[in-house]
Amino acid sequence: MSEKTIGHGTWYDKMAQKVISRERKLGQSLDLVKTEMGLGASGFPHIGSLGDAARSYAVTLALKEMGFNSELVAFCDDTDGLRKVPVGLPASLKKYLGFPVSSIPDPFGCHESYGKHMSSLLLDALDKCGIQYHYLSAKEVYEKGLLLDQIRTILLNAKKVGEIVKEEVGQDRYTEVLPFFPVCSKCGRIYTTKAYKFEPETDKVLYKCEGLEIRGKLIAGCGHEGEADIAKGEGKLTWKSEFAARWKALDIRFEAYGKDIADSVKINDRICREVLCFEPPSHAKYEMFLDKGGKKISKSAGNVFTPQVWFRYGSPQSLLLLMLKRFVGTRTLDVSDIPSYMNELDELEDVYFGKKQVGAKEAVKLRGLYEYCWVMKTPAKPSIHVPYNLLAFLVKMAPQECLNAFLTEKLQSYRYLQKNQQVDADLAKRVEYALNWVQDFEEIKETPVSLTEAEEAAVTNIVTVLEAADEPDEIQNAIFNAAKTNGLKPGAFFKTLYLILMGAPQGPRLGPYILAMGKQNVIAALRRALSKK
RNA sequence: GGGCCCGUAGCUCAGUCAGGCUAGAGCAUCGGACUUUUAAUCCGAGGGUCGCGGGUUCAAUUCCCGUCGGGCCCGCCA
Repeated sequence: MSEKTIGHGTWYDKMAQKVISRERKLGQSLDLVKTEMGLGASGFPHIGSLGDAARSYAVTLALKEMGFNSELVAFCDDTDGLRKVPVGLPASLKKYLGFPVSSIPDPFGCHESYGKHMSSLLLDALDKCGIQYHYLSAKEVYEKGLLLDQIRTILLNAKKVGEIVKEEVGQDRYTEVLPFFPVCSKCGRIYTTKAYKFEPETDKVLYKCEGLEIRGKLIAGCGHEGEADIAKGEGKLTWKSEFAARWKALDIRFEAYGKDIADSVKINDRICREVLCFEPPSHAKYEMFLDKGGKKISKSAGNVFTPQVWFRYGSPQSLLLLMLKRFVGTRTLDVSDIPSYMNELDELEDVYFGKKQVGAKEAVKLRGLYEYCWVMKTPAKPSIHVPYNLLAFLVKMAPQECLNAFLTEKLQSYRYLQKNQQVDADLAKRVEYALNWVQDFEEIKETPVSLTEAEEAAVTNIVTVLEAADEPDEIQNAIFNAAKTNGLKPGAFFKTLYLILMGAPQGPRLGPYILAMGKQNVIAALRRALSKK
């Protein structure tokens, strides 16, 4: 019955409240409530990776809005090994299969390692979205020994860990092998090593580099037997225990996760509780993003939809809208959805600024969503809203030479801009998106138009008139006259002209457009159409 | 073997923080207006057993159980 709005009325506010009441019940300190996300570093970051960040950060924001101190930890998995050479990268990387990504040179040559390069792509996207985070590199964390206590505890209780894994997912590997991957000191690979003994007195793990089969492919080991110092970053915990160590060591209270690692989280929760004696963070599970064909969007499949691709056609806020709009449910996703998210964001903005009226309850929700899309830094005044399709259409039709003048004039006449109002920075950005869109997806096709005899005669008439005319109205009238004198319906004839001139069945008012386009160009185009017969 | 998501108008989907008036939007379709015509715009119309069956409730598209159909994830690594 109670209609009290929590925070900004979104899912994130509710989650934040849940986190807090759980922490209170557990009697934990609320001085700093940390959330965490994993920062993949083994391949090109896809859209889904940003979803993880956006949602966790939204919870952090919600916590802050509730008056708590909170931060998002971005934990970079740069000690993970390279399992597969991603599509689009040179096959020469094959020799690094099994190497920690932080020890592989950057194939692009601009970062200190392969891992840095990949993770920086995602960090760049986070920055564009205004998502703030506390960056931690796994490599550094291990080298500094920040997880040392937890690693020790886990290795000393490896038997128990192995049992938990077996109970939860039926995998019995870890009843024999320690849940730790040393980096082979001879060949430099991780994952190929089998850790069989822990010596607590020296913090050393004894291993043999045997090789490991991943996705049907064997990454060969070198056979070396050695020992790794767990205090010096000479290896890492497997994921079926690393989360737990991180949560405790870094004091994490909330972590969202994709359903693909659901089992891993389940196991880690138990390890955290039963082995490390630390209550694991609150969780929220989200679904994967699928492409329109229903396939998981992943780097290895080659259908990479990266944040960078999104930013080519849409704003960071529109991407956050996609991420935050709905938490549950599988999302199918395609580049072609970007315009609708851009438009939807404009609608939210209208609601936020009271330009569009909706029900009170609805308004609260939509305003809240808008605020989160702007990571609480909402603009002071609304932007100029031009529907994406219209902009795309206009930039497609616009003569290259005078794009801005053409756009400004059209937008003024459509009343999107006031008289004398010019295109501002935000609108210019929208134009850029639309231009990219049109360039990439709507190339103007030069479809040959076959003309009837009457149409030919009319086109010829127009060419004649054009030679002399230089007033928009004069040209506009000439087209009508040409149609009428040749017994054509003006509507149909206009359509023909649009097809000839721009390959679309409709377009802007022709009189002014022909002048803007350059009379001679138009005459040439018309003559080409005539000669195509 | 274990788990999850989806199923609402011809199409794409909202409607799931939190059950509540005649279930909405966009597009598409049809009709009308403006008749020199521009992506049109404006007005209006039609169209839905909310997959199916049960249950909880004063009240279910919404919550619970079952079921059918479509799809995904995990079961090696992460």
